[in-house]
Amino acid sequence: MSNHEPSRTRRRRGSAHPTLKDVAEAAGVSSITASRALNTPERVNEETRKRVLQAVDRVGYVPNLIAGSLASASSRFIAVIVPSLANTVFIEVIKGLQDTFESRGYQILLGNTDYDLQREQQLVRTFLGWSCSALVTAGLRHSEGCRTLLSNWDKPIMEVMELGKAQDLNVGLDHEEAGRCMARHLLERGYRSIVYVGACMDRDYRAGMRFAGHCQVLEGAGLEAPLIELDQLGSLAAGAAGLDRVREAFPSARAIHFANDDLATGALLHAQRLGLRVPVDMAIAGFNGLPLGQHVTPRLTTIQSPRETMGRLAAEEILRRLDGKRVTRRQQDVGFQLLGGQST
Amino acid sequence: MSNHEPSRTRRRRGSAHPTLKDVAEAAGVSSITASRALNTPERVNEETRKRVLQAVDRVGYVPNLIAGSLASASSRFIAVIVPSLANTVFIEVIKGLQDTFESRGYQILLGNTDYDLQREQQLVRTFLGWSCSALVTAGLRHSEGCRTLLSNWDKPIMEVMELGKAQDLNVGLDHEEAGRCMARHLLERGYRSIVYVGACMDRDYRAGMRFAGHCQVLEGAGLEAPLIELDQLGSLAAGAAGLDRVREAFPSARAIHFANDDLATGALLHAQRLGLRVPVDMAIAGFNGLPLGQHVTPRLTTIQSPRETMGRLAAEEILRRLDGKRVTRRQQDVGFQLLGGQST
DNA sequence: TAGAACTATGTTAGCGCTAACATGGTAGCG
DNA sequence: CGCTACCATGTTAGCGCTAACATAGTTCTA
Repeated sequence: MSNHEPSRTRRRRGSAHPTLKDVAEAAGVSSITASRALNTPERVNEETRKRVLQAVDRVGYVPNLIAGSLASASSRFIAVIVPSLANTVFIEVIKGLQDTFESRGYQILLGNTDYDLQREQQLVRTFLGWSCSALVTAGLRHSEGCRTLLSNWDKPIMEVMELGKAQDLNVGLDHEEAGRCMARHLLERGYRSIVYVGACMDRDYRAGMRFAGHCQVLEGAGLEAPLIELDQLGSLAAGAAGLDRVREAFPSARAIHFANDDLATGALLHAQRLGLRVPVDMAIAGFNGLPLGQHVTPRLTTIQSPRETMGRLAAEEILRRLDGKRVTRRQQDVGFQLLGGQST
Repeated sequence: MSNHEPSRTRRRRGSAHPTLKDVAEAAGVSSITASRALNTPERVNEETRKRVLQAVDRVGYVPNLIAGSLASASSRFIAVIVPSLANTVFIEVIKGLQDTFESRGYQILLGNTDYDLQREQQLVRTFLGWSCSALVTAGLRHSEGCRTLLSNWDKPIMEVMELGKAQDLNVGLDHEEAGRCMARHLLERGYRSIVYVGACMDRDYRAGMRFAGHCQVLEGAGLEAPLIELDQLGSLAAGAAGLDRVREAFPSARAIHFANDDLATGALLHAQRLGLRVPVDMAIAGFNGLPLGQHVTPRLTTIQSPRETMGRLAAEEILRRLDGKRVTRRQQDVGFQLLGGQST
């Protein structure tokens, strides 16, 4: 009764749920009017609109967004691809994106590459298949195939985190400069025997960029720039291990420049357990400006990166494009800030 | 040439991209065969399948998943609704879900309620509109309207985090019992003057459940169970403030049971800055078992909750249902574990 | 007051894909 | 050898919605 008559003999997966047609019948209008009442209310008489909205409630209509997307060839999905969910940094960027997009009625499709470019390419394919309105991806490094897929795509593409030669839009910061900045700070504080501790820099290549900046400055000062590379991306435990390895490999080291705050804080807490005085016996510096590092004693010297802001700015720039406005800035440098703590 | 003839006079949003029909023509088969070659390869002759796959590459076909979902009335989307992205706890649950679902070809649709039940209801509506294959939501508390929407829905519904009277499936732990467990531990260690520090327990009602358990034990022992409630959910800074407030309001307090590890660790680090000895002058306990608390000195006494496991188990149970298997367990208790540290 | 301009609603034709049914060919069986 | 069974492929008819065009009524303009 409440359901459509099956067409003669052929059965069809009838989805039981009320459709726009049911709403239209209940309101005594055509389905296109019901559609307009919901999507472009200003194009419908107020009286009619009210009748339609009542009908929606009465029949318990939930719009089929898939059908709508197919018909209109656009989905209000924003694809977001990050290399990891285990890293607070990406979570905060996602948060900035999500807050901005969700309030404008866009839905985020989250993809996690686990630092695998092939996986990224596969995700991009899938997301293109969902007719996303835009795509945000962390970083500028992609596989060949991924690049091809993206360059044949006609919607906004936003690459966040670092700055460089982007496909389309780009919001990020200069990691090499950040590395230089911290290295300069350490030199200014009088340290000469400085070790960089990275972690999986083939995957976390932004840490590699910071290391490159670090090296430039140290070499410019005529100093060695020794490196210890850990096999865990960023954790307190790995940081503790890093401190041990530095002390073993470079007994004369007086300062450690860590690739991120997790490592640095882990080392700092470990130093306390060992009875090492920070920074007297060993100076420790990080990168990211996580709350964690700002609550330990001594407070961690680090570089604050505006992650949530980065997500927000990226989202706003995309929204401008989606609203048909001309691009204001294809590339935006969100900058960073040295947080001088007591650990150096 | 590469495009469809527009139908007489009527123009149509022609999406430029190659469609399955183009692939089929290039491979010299009908489009349903091309569809089968991609989706149910075992139902197509190997030779034909190869021709189709070559054609896919040749024309640069990207499947339109929206059209596919509409036709098949199912989308391989899993809706996941959490109250916050700022809280590591939910991120880890999401990670467990994502790892399990992504490997099976499902895409997560992430929604963030900001602890607002109306917002949750709106998200549920939207997600139902996307014909999700299943819905996962954090917690058992929902608005009336949300409950109605869910009960009229015919796909798996999974409620995670706490245990109780669920709509459908339920994976979580007993927060009241966790609260009792920690309270008992504190009593066993000899503490008698114990303050609970919560934060926004109207929103983080699971912390309220733990507080309830805490109260039961203390009252059972004939003790008072004073409460300090903070207005920030969980941060190191709020924990530090919490310690100050306890010392001011309850100078005789000898132990603090914090609602979570962020607060507890913040208090612990703050205690060190103040020169308070933990646990001699003040014992501190938390909840969650975050790595953070396990790397400070003294190591934090807390309760380990298996968050990623919770996500994984939830996903696996849903997948069983989606694979048509009979429900094994509608409700699963993932349990928890007291991590005795040196802070009590 | 004719006709342009605008408003409110309706009709038609798909969006790109797949479920359901149909068809022809090849084994398999007693 | 006529039968069923199965395999590989094709034809048809939508899934539920909205863009494009159409139509009738109303207001504005010169």
